[in-house]
Amino acid sequence: MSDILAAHIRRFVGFTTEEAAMLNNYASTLVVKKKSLLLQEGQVCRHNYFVEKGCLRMFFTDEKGAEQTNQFAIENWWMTDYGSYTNGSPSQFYIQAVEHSSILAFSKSTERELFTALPVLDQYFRRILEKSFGATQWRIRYIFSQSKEERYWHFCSLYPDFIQRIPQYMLASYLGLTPEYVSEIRKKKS
Amino acid sequence: MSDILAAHIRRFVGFTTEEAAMLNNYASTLVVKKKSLLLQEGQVCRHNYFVEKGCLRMFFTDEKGAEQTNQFAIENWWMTDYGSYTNGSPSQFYIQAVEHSSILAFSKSTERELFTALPVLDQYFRRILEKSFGATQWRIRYIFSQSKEERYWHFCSLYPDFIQRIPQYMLASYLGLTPEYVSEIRKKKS
DNA sequence: CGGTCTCTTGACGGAGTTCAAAGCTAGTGG
DNA sequence: CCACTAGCTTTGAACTCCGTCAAGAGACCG
Repeated sequence: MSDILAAHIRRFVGFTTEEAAMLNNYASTLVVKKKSLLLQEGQVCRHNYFVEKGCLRMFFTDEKGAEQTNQFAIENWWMTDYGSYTNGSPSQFYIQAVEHSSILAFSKSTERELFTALPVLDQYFRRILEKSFGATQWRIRYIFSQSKEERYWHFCSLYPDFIQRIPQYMLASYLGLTPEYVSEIRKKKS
Repeated sequence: MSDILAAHIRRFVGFTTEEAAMLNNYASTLVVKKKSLLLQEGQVCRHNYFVEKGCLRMFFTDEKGAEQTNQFAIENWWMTDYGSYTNGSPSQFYIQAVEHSSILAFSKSTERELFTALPVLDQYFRRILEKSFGATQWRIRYIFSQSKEERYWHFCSLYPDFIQRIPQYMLASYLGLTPEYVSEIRKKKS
């Protein structure tokens, strides 16, 4: 296992080489290819995933069977269905690799032991979650204050590199608009 | 100061009476009346607020000057603008009392000291934030899978007591619809 | 190359907004 | 305790953004 995660942790808290070595014992590396599923609707989400390389997305299917993307996670992001993970209840979401990816999986079953062994992780995750939650506050702000067209162009300007990595229809569902309307928007501009 | 917060902490982690006493040293109790502002747009958010009694909301004003409610916090919820709080950047949000409320304020300036003195709080906040983040995942799910009418009735069925406590127009802006449309929906049903 | 995803186009319809004005309610001061 | 006023809610008509549907054009992968 590489030191990508340890490096990320050190951006938030002090973390020694010994601690990093201990952390390794709790992680499984998953090399997954495009489109493979790490979690399916109905399963209990028993892992917290860290993206070393590649990209994951979380999505669900609405009553018409259409896939709605909820979140993306690229390098150095964590992803799990917290509702299912913490309560042990069946998940209503899917987690899928958008690209060929390298993922670290931490199991819920050893979580207690892990945090006891490395209490500094409590602080690390507190910080990470604060950041994620802050990002979500902004996301909701944008959803409610921008038209769908504005939302699209705004996202493109914020993440010009990322939009190259994902198909149009996935971005559309993440932003809450239809692929057809994205086409129309793009045509208008040119 | 009452023991409302200590009781809440004990729902997630072990917490002694001595620890609770120590925690008290870091909290200021604010008794605020309806409509008073704890944070204004442009200010840096320097506090994390815990609602002992009453209700807070976070909102922003869109380019047309309309208020958009982002979040509510009732008894036993925390509220802050995490983006501003953690980065020290000016906030784009307001935090306002919806009702006459009793609030505990924890200052950013003593945060480091507080978490050093009571490391168990790292774990407590990690849990709280996991829960909040999970709730937000669900909120986004609902925003993208329900029509505005469904969203309204669904919220009413989930929080029948809460909707009694807030004016219609605040709920409307929280759900992303206009007060006029809420009227129309309600008329349709009866 | 062949087949399956993905993206584009255009016509149509409807959910939900906007605007303006009237009706209602609750809080405040006298 | 009442009356006044500011703020909240309702109504209705006009309008528009954006989804839906269906069909065709590319693009990518085996």
